[in-house]
Amino acid sequence: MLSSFAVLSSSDVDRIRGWFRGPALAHPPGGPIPLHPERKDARVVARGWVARGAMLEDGRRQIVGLSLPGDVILATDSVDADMAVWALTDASTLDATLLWDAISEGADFSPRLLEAWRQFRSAERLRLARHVIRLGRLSAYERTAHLLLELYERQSRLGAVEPGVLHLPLTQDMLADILGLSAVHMNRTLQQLRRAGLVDYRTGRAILPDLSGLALAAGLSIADALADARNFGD
Amino acid sequence: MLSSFAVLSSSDVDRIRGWFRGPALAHPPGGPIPLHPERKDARVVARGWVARGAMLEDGRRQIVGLSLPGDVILATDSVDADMAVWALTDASTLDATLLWDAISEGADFSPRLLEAWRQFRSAERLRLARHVIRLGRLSAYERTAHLLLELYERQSRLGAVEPGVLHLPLTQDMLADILGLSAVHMNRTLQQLRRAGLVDYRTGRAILPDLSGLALAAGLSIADALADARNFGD
DNA sequence: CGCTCAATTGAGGAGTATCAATGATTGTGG
DNA sequence: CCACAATCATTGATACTCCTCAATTGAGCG
Repeated sequence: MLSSFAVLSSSDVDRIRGWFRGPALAHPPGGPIPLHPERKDARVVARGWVARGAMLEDGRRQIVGLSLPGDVILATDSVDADMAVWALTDASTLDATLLWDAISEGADFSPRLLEAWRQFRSAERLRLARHVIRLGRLSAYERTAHLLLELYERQSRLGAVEPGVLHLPLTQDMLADILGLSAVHMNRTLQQLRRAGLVDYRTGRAILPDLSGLALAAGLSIADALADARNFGD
Repeated sequence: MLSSFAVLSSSDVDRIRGWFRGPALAHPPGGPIPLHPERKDARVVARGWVARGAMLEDGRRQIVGLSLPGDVILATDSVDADMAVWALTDASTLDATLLWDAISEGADFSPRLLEAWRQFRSAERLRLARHVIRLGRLSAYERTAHLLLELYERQSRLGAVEPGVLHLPLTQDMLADILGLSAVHMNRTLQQLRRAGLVDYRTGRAILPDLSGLALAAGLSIADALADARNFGD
């Protein structure tokens, strides 16, 4: 959500709202989010979780990133033939082409708004980089801990959540498709984390009773673990 | 290189040059590229290959992306504690903070220049997404083919190269750190590709005698293979 | 000619995938 | 209210990909 990246005036917030046009489209789980690259389409997630990623011909699936309510998805970010955007849960989206137009033209944009947009994009880019590191060099156990921490931090930033409670409306299948694992191994890894007292997973939510233990399990340096712990308090 | 993304007037090109300030810094292989996030630093690669990535405490290394001559690196892209930027080959860079400033303020920018910058950033983002897919769902064999094709396509876009010849100043160690493999397995995978008649690797360069075969090995759909083959002719 | 660095090879093991089956839960129509 | 289907989670067994360790070869290079 843009407003989480900069202090925006209420007129800024109004302006943002003005860029989102109905009608809201409803997307069932698994349903595609229509985005036409040639038209420089953009949509904002109003409700539910949305995946950006690829579906290979042989059935392999890889989720590249998640878009949560308030996040804007640009068509140009998924230009590739085998790249797609689809709903993971029941979701709805609004047209945000006007926002993208406004940014393209640079006009009609308060400095703060521009800064918020840049930070949103920058945060997405950083998450992509972290995702690469997870998939390239972390074990299944580390990957899972790392992802859960990232999601928890992301939700904390958006608003107050119960400490240690992560809203996680994803099946183990979906988690596997994020982390590049088989569903079976995803399941076993979650069990390992549960036995270690770090994660209690159920469809819909996960409880993280020991954040610093989880950070340790994620293979992060101690410095990072502390920094993360600090962020969680935000 | 920005000029590869849009038709720019010579005055545009001059303006770009004006944003790059000496002195050029020389970086030995492995040497860090200094970027200070708090100062909104930016540098442009003048010579050599540069890696963006992470070096974990236990020695594991993951390269998230490559920056080639002409590419601009923003400090804000590597804000993370465990994220770093370093030279892979002998390299040199120039300060590009002025470019970043100009973009931030939006002023002094011709529409074409802005478009070129956006496309550069968009291409980087797309490569990141592809990298995630490679690491998450492709086998070592597929990954390697996929990466070599991407590098070949990237170089073709920059300028005429001998057909089928890829300039590749990376050791197998470095390739392994890009693809999330051990150096030993990297070696064996390259041998597999050689035996299949798809890649002839030597330090400094690789020969790709059969691009469509390579595309097939990369696990791409036929449609993609054809599209890629077309692009190579650019 | 001995360095050093990169590439290569072999052997054994850890991590993860695949296949197949079984529970558990939830929603649905009879 | 029950039978049924559908989805998700779980388990066991086995195979394979890839890693690790250790050693060797080959290629510059002072």
